[in-house]
Amino acid sequence: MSEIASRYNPKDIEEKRLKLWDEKRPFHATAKRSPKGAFTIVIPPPNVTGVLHMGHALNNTLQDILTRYKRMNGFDVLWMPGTDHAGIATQNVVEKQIAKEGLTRETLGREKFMQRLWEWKQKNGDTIINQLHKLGSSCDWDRTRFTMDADYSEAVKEVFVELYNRGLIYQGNYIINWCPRCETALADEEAEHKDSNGNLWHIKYPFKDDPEGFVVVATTRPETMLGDTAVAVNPADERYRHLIGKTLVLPLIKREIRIIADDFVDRDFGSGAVKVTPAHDPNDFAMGRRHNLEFINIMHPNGILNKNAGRFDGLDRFEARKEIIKALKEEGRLLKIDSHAHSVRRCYRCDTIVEPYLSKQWFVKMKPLAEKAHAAFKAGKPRIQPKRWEKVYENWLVDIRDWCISRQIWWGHRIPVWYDAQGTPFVAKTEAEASILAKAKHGKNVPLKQDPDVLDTWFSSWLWPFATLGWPKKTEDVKYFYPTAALFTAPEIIFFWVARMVMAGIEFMDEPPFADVILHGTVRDAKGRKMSKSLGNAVDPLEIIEQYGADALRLSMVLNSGQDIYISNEKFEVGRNFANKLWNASRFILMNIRPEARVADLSAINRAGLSLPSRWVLSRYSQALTEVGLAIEQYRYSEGVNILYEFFWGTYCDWYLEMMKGRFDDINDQKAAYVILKNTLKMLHPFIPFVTEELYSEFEGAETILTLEPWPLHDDTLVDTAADASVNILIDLSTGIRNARSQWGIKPQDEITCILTAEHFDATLKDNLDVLKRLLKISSFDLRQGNARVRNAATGVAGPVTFFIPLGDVIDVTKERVRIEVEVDQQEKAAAGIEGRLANAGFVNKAPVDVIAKERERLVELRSKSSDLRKTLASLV
RNA sequence: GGACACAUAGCUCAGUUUGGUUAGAGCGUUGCCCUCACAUGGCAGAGGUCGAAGGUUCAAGUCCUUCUGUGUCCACCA
Repeated sequence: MSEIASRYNPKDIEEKRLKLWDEKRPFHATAKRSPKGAFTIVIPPPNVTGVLHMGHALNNTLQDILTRYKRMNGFDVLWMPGTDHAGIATQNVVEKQIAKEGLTRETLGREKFMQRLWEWKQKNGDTIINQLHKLGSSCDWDRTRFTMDADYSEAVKEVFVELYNRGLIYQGNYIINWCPRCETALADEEAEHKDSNGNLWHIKYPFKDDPEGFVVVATTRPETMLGDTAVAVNPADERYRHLIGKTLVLPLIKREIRIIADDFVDRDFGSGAVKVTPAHDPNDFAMGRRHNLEFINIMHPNGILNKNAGRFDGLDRFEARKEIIKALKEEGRLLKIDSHAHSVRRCYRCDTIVEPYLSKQWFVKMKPLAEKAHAAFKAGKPRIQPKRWEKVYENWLVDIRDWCISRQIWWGHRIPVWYDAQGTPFVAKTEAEASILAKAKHGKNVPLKQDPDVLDTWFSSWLWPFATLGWPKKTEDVKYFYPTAALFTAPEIIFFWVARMVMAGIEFMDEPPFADVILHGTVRDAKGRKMSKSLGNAVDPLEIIEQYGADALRLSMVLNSGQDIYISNEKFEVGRNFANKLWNASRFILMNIRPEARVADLSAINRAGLSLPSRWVLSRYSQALTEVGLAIEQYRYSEGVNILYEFFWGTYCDWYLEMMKGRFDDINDQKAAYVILKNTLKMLHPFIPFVTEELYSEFEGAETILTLEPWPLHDDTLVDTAADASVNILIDLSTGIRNARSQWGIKPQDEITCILTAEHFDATLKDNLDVLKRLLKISSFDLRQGNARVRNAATGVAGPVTFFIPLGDVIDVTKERVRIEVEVDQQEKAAAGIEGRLANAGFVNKAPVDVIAKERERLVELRSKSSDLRKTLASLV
């Protein structure tokens, strides 16, 4: 009797396993100093506002496969979980929430707003963690970290102060990307380029001394003209050279501006003359500095024009654009409008068009950091998969620009800088320390005020691999678990996060934080579109878990992972069906073997007593074991799961178990069938942890934590090429005969006599024809010279099995026939071909001429055999 | 504008590194089977000029060139 429920029910199993894992905490990592050592990975911390989506599901499944595998291989595995405070994103969520109460963060005030944020975090912050947990992720949940934990903040401050002291952080007035909706600065990476169809407006700027004359400038943002302080031309441009130094009158504003010469100007674009707005464009800003121009800011931080905009004061920037065009038209200053496709930067959080804005911000000097990261990269750290991203990564390191790290929001790490009344900054981890610095400067205590801004979220995330371990404290964990082994993430954040983590790791830990970076694809819908709420095409992983189980979700996901992953609901049936098959095969085994066959491992089997199918399946098993281990080590999970799928379903169930049915009485065969299935559960465990552990526990007769069990041992002596070859023949035979049966309409209950070619059967095969008989329900074999035939004993109808070509030379006949025909036409080429093929087989330096001659003889002989065979087959039809 | 990747069956992808039998799998589809582990199953079939055109080679899905299409990343031409 089976001890396993007759039906596979993922929900019950998964709930049960999760509860068990919560009780026993098998994923908790300590510095046990196992002989294999530590194996660490850190989770890419999801935003605390996050809700589990397919991207998370994939990302965490991949990590879980590796950590479970490594645990089974004896490592002290630490998989560090946690969440990111996600500055702007979280603040947006809570701002929306208080907006419902008619409040804004300004009316609420900083302190109360922060309180609301923390309340929100307290209430909702665990959502995504719980969902990852449900997926089966074997994280060390006891260590769950948050990027705004008190000790994590210590790490952030330490890094800021230290980088400042090393001269790598500075404050300055620059053009930065500004989001007028979020009202904060953004890093370059946070301002995404998106194509848009705009216009190129050509505007006439008149000369001061010749109001009828004019210079035409072209612009895509006419509203910025209010802040123009020059017009620039290329010094080599014949059209304008004589005008350099002349004065123009800015339309609408009537400010006098000069024509300057600058190499930056492209003569071929637009009119060849550029309006220069140093406070609202990064290029113009640089020109403004070169030529000592005035910087006129025409905009409030929220995108409304200010008093510098004259009569356009109070208009929104895009409203102003319309008004200005209208005014220019009225004044006859608008020469023409060309449509112009270009890309516009948008806020990565709210998609608002970013405004280049002049403001005082804090920056990290990236060049020195990037150079070290680049050197490490050249030395092979980290390796990036797929390889094509390595170049992208490298280019970014080379062309790096400074990183704007201050944000004008409230949710985040407050910048550890205090100012005196004169605005002199004092950088220190605490106000007390800053006071000491201030006292040293002023000779007395002075009142200080902390910088109101917070740090970019990524300024804390980039410390994740070591700050989560307790750094800057010199903890045991930091020493033992750093550096981590691999980082699994999406390519989108290679610059935001991956590259910066490498820099921080090198700078503060003297070592890159991970050896490998694995960039996985984007999860898309069945049509290849990105999943998004607005499209309504998102597949919810939690629903999939509910419907098919987490195992099914994981298996289907990994099975489908190519470059990008195309997902639809039905694809999860594959995973569910596989788990179900595993369930039923296990039931079958437990039903069919005696208790004493339930041995611990393969060493308990007397191999001499094994039947051919068992020898064969052991051989296949050992191959699968080798290949799967390699695939996991090399992060080729899709292949790994394919190997196991094929081995378990195709080899073990479809062939082995079918062959063994009815002759399953030998204790050694039973042991083999049992242990192989048990070890297959182990090999599958990293991919589908729930059902494998449940079944394994049934096999063992006791609850077993499978990730703590040892990975099956390699055993090369299991490889059995003779058994392999023989069973291949059996499979060929049975396929052919089944086919014949179906073609000839022979019912399974009909008696069949099978006449087979005997000459190629080796002794092993002859001894095992009973397997075939049983498998095919064939009553007898007639072994004689000739060809295979299937006869319906009931009707007397007989038919040739023309598709049946058993093995060896006869198979070659059909192949080589083609070759020989070539030979007749082009003897020279054919000879070269044979030579080439022999060389391939390792005959290169061994008197090829003789071998070729021999080979030719063989081919000729095979050809005659081939035609004989064809004749015989033809006569039968 | 720059860089990279991809193109194989109706769909999603292996196979290309190192050229070598008859190009594979899953899903879908067609036919036959509820055979006592499993119909979430079994067996069999149909379906591919490997994006196009050249080239190298005895031999090209695999190497080279060009083209076409798709996708991704980067980017301060106003």
